[in-house]
Formats: sequence, structure tokens, C-alpha cells
Amino acid sequence: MGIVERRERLKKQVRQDIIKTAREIAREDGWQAVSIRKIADVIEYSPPILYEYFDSKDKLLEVIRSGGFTALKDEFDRIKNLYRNPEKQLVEVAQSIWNFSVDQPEVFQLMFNLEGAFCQSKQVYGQEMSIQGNAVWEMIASLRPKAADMVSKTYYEWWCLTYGFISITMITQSRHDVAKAEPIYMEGVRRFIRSVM
Amino acid sequence: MGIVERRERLKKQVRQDIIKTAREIAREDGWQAVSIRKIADVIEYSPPILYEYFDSKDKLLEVIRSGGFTALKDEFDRIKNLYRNPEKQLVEVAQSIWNFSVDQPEVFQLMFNLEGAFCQSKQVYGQEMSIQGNAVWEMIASLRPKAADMVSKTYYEWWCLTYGFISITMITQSRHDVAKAEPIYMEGVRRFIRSVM
DNA sequence: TTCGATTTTTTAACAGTGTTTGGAATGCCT
DNA sequence: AGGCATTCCAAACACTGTTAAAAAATCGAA
Repeated sequence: MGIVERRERLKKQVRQDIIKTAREIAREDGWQAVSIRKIADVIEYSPPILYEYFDSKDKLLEVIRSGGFTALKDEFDRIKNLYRNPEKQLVEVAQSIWNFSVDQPEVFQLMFNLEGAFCQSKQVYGQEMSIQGNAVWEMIASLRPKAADMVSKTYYEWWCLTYGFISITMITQSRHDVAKAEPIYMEGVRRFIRSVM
Repeated sequence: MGIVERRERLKKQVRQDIIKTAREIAREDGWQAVSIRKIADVIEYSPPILYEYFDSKDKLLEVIRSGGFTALKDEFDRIKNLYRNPEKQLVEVAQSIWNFSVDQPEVFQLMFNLEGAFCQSKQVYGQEMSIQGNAVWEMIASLRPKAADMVSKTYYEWWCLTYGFISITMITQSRHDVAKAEPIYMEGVRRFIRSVM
């Protein structure tokens, strides 16, 4: 029965190759340049093969986007368990989002449909960044006793601040000047945290 | 010589029709759905005609984007001349950006390559939102005597805050809930202004 | 091994995209 | 009316995502 297993492994490998190739092209030339045929070229298959692994191009993008949200979420949970101080937690979270956007800009772009990236599935951020069971929401809640409504409002503001900094930096700054913007971002985050404590 | 003038007028009219149609399609079905052939269909010309007015689709988008930045800039200048108090000026500016993003979301999306909109020309925000002669920069500068570096930093933070709020709202909230987010945005703006005064 | 069946892969096509070219139709002036 | 210039479009090219059918490869059993 080793044959079947080997096939399974191969299938998973090809699937991962497709995702990896899509991301590589996107990182190199932008999501605009990612096409089924180009991916097929790289993985050395004919274009229709991709539809054995993903229902459509949009579904492929959705998987990559979803993977990004999951990775971030896991990171937030890890941080929540690692530190006790909610202020420290939030600073670490902010830093991890920043690092994520620097290390995997193409995934970040896809997650928020930036720079020509376009994935239809709307519900993702709604789900992934929703209030229920959200680590960051709970961190903000434990900063200071507050009503749930106020926490949600602060959480919303937190996201706007973070997202604004990162995407404006990503859009306007060259890859070289991004490092210069980081301390401004982190300072803004710290000031924000202190303002709601 | 009235014939030549009539032709000129007609040409300008067609040019405006192209822009208007592109925006209408974008507003209705998103920038992803905007195509040369669809525009040609609406203005009742064949596709090649569009290239008499714009060198490429990207140039057409660039004109629309540029128009958005110019409109905002003019509005900022108007506000600067209208009010004396820099705090009031900035609040008005914030309000006008918000209104702009609500009234002409498709232009806002194109200006920042949001939601699948994609216009190559990178230099635009660099120019339009640059420091030199920028009304908002000067408003921030006159809030409190500060070194130019500090003003630029605050200006950067200002843009991140504004952009973050508007685009996160645009992305996550349904058209119906946008109004609910506005006071949160304006409150954030006021708090920001006070924090740098 | 060889034949038949099943699975895997590809070729070819369709409809759509941006863009260019050649020529046809139109209107203008002499 | 004839010649000229302009305006305009049909057709084509190279792409895109996607699908149907044919081909190729694989496997199981005789």
C-alpha cells in the first residue's frame, strides 16, 4: 500500500508547489503578473492540471489569503500565552504584524487586496479578524476594565492604526526606507496603548 | 471656423464620457470589471477609438487617479483659506477626505490601488502627497512650533491614521454601516490633533 | 506478457482581455 | 464632381481563465 501513500504525498507536494510558485511570481512581479499558465510553466505541468488542485484561480488566492490570516492568528495566540502584561503583548503583536508585512509582503497584499491583488472572497477578514475569541481584542480588554462596546471600538481603532501605517508605508516607501518607518510605527503603537490605558 | 470648435468640443465631450463611463462601471461592479470594450460599448464607439483619447488603459486610470488627488488638494487649499484656526482646518480636512471616500469610493480605490484597482503609475502619491507646498503639512506645522522633521513625521502619522480608518472601513463595513464608523474616525482625528498640540 | 479498464495529463477550443494595423467610409474644400 | 484628409472600425495578435475531449500513462487481471 506504499504506492497510494506516495501518490498522496506527491499530490500534496504539487499543491504546495502551486502555492509557492504563485507567491514567488507575486513577490517578484506583483499579483497582476500571476497567471495560471505561468504557474503551470514553472511547475512543469499543463494549465488544466491546476484545476485538479484548486477549483479556480480565486480559490487558490483564497487559500493563500486564508493561510496568512491563520499564521497571524497563531502568532497572536502564541504571544498571548508568552507574556502576561497586556501592554507588552500588544507591542509584540504590533511588531509581529509589521514583521509579517515585511517578510511576506505579497501575502499581506493579498489579504487586503492591495496593489492590484484581487481575491473575491469577502468574508475572510470578517471571520478572521472578528471580535469573538480574538486574542488582540482580549489583550485590549485586559488593559483596563471597560465595557465590551468600548473594547470593540478600541480594537477597531487599533486595526486602523496598524493597517494604515503598514499599507501607507508599503505603498509609498521604497523597500529601502521601510526600516526607517518602523520606529515611527512602533512609537505610534505605544502612544496608542498608553492613551487607552 | 465654428466647425473646428464644434469638433474640439465633441472631442472633449467624448473624453469626459470615457472617464465617466469607466467610473460608473467601477462603482457598479468594481475596477476589475472595467474593460476597454465595455466602455466602448457604452459610449457607442469601437474599442480602438479609446486609444485616440488615451495612450493606454493605464493612462486612462492615471488621469482619473490624478484627478482625485487634484480634487483633494484643491479642497485642502480651500479649507486652508477658509479657516484661521489650524485645529479647525485639520478637522475640516479630515471630514473632507472622509466625504470624498464616501461620495467617490471608486476614485479613492484607484488612488490607492485598493480592491483590485490597479494603476501602474507609482509616482503619483509621491508627488501629490509630498511635503513641499502641502496644505495639510502647513496646517500641522502651525499647530505648534516644531522642527520641520517633526512636522513631517506627524504628517506621516496623520496620513496613516486617516488612510487606515477610511480603507479599513471601506473594506470591512457594508455601505450601510459606514455612517456608524464616521464619528469614531472623527473622534480619533480630534484626539490625534490634541496629542500633537 | 498482453489486453482492457482506469486514471492522469494534455491538446484544442471558447470567451474574454489590452492593443495594433489596414483599410473603408465619411465629410471637406477646391 | 474629384481629390484629400480625417474619422472610424473590422480583424487580428497575444494574452487571460476555464472547460471538453482526446491522448497518454498507469494499473489490474487473464
